[in-house]
Amino acid sequence: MEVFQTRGYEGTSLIDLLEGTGLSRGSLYKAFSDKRTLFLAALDRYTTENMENLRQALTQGHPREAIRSALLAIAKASAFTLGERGCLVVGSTTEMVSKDAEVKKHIKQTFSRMQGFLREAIVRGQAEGEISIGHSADALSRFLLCTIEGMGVLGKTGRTEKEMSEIVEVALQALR
Amino acid sequence: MEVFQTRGYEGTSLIDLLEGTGLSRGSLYKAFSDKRTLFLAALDRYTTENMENLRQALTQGHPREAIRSALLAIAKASAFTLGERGCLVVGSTTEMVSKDAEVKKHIKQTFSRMQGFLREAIVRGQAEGEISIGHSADALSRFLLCTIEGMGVLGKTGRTEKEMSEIVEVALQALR
DNA sequence: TGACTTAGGAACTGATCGGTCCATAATGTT
DNA sequence: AACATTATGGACCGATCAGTTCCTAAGTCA
Repeated sequence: MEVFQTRGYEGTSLIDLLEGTGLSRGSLYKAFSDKRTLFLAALDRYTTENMENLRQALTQGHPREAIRSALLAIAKASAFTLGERGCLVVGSTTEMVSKDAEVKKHIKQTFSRMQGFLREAIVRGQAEGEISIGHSADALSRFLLCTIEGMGVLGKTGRTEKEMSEIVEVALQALR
Repeated sequence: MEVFQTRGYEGTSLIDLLEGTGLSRGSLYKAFSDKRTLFLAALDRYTTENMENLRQALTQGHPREAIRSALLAIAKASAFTLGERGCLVVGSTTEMVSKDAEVKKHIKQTFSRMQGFLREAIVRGQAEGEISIGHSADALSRFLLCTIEGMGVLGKTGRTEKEMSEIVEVALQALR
């Protein structure tokens, strides 16, 4: 998973994968039928883990604060962990969506689910009067998704956690 | 340029490049010393063209409206032109920044310049009272840059122009 | 027209790609 | 201890990779 994050799909050779896993060719090919299958498994694990984090953060406490803390967690991750490594979803989107129908489907589903979680929190926030009803929950959640993916790109160029957090604070202003 | 946009750097083979240019190996290698040099030239042309567009849009009319129209133009492009093709800067960022120091430098410079243009417009807007001074021009411009790059990612999954435009409208709320 | 220069194209290079095979080593199981 | 099963790693495969060579065709200029 981490190797694909840093090097991309095409940029990752079998040898990179062997070094990354510590396995030899034979062992790796007994576990996964081919490179693409391994990538799909990595992508699946990545999205599952991260979406669960997002879901949990978004369902704890008041909607507005929940969104803030969820986005701040991603901001932090984008600045450091992902920084050099990069978000696997962003990478897969730019590199593979136009070539691999299955990856495209997976990514679209991931985005749709993420937006769904965000939308739920926004709907609650709008009901409680915490969040503006000037735009639909759909538009606001799509905007937040855009901010998240944008941070994934920007983070790769070595931003500090403070810089990334400020982006979140500005974005939250749009929900007022 | 377009071939690299759609297929990424590693994903583009010489043959793809020959088909894209209509040249044969000999001719292509007489024009560019190697694949990477050609890529660098494509990246340079791409950023030059797009930055000039951005700069012009941002210096026409009132700051707030200038920002709106600049972002709407990018939203439109992200939905269609770039849609299947993808933004070359976003692609290069995710794929090459961690591998190629020169590309990294180029991308950082591009981001820095783009943010500079945005910041100028924001500073003017803040002076005229059109744009909030609740956040620094630096933070606001970084946020807008994040929105732009986010649209580049989201656009690849086939969004309509309307969806992308809404993102811009929400983002503009953050400047209020 | 003839000398010179540039562009084009096909055959070829070594290296590396993803993927297979198989003998052997390690591990259970009884 | 004997046997069955699985994990391992290295040799190997054809295909494709980026890049080179070189001969020919097309211009260019006098």
